[in-house]
Amino acid sequence: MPADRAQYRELARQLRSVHAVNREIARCLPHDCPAASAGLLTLLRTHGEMRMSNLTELLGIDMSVTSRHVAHAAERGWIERHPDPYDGRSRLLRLTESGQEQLEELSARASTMIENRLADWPPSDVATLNTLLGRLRASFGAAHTPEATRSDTYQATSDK
Amino acid sequence: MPADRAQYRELARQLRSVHAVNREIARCLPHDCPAASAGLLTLLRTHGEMRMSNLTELLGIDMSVTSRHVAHAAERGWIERHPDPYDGRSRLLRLTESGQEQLEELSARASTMIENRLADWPPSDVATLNTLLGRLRASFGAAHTPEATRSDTYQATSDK
DNA sequence: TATTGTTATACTCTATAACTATA
DNA sequence: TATAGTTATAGAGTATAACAATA
Repeated sequence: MPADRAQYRELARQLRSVHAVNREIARCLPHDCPAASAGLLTLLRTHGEMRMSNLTELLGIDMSVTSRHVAHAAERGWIERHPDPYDGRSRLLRLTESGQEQLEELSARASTMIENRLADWPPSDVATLNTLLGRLRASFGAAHTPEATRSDTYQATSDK
Repeated sequence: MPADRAQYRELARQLRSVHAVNREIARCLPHDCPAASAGLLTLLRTHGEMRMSNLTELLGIDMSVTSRHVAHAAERGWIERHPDPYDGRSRLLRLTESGQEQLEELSARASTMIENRLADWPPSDVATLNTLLGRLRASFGAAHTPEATRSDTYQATSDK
């Protein structure tokens, strides 16, 4: 049985408020490194070398946007783009050493800030929040059934 | 004692990914009602009539931005701005009946969509996520002043 | 003088569509 | 023809600074 309608409304509100938290975190980043770059570098470190299309999927944005962010990071020497030997249309992205250092710096700043704000949280709560947010992302990322959730065509049928 | 550094880094990543979820939810909203309007209307329903400055604080954004969003909503008849009898500089904001209907529609769309995606979640997990996100916002919210307010805000909204 | 709110300007993030170059 | 990626353009969301009106 799914949860109450009221719980979902509350969740929608809570998720919106995360936006403000993210802005707060982004404020402690270096000036030439916007939040989008940080996300990009993080994914490249976690998953290793990958193609534009792959990164686009992980970021959950349009490839045109990925292209801009990647260009920004490449101009600053944080990542390298080199041709895919198996597909001349593709470009493989890889973190440079400078990019790894940059990421280290970003990560340190962000986690220090979060640590300050969440100093009185029990570690188990932080862990739980991480787990649930990961599951949330999975629940949203996977189900790309366009018709069911598109504007104007919403219904309560949750069949799969 | 606080949590691991690695947990905070993970949290930063998870919070960023909420951005994609919010975009997905926003996509099912009516065309003339951006996400910012939805947040604004929700707060006005929950907290009732309030001033610009008050709303600004709750939204966690600059008042200039609030001013724009409020103007957008006022032009569409969702909220009314009338003078504060106690302070000629202030304006009091109130949901109109049309605004309440609009909010009802938005809320139904968003929660239906979330329900579809989270159909296989146990209700207790949804509740836990709501609680932790509420606490997160509280821990970040008013803490522009360093140590003083942190423990206060932590307890203030941990229950509902 | 200080505060409430508005407006002007600029920057970030995003999507759509048109384009290129390979496949 | 179809796909990978880029670029042009437009639209939300935000912040800073200059401003008006009131306290």
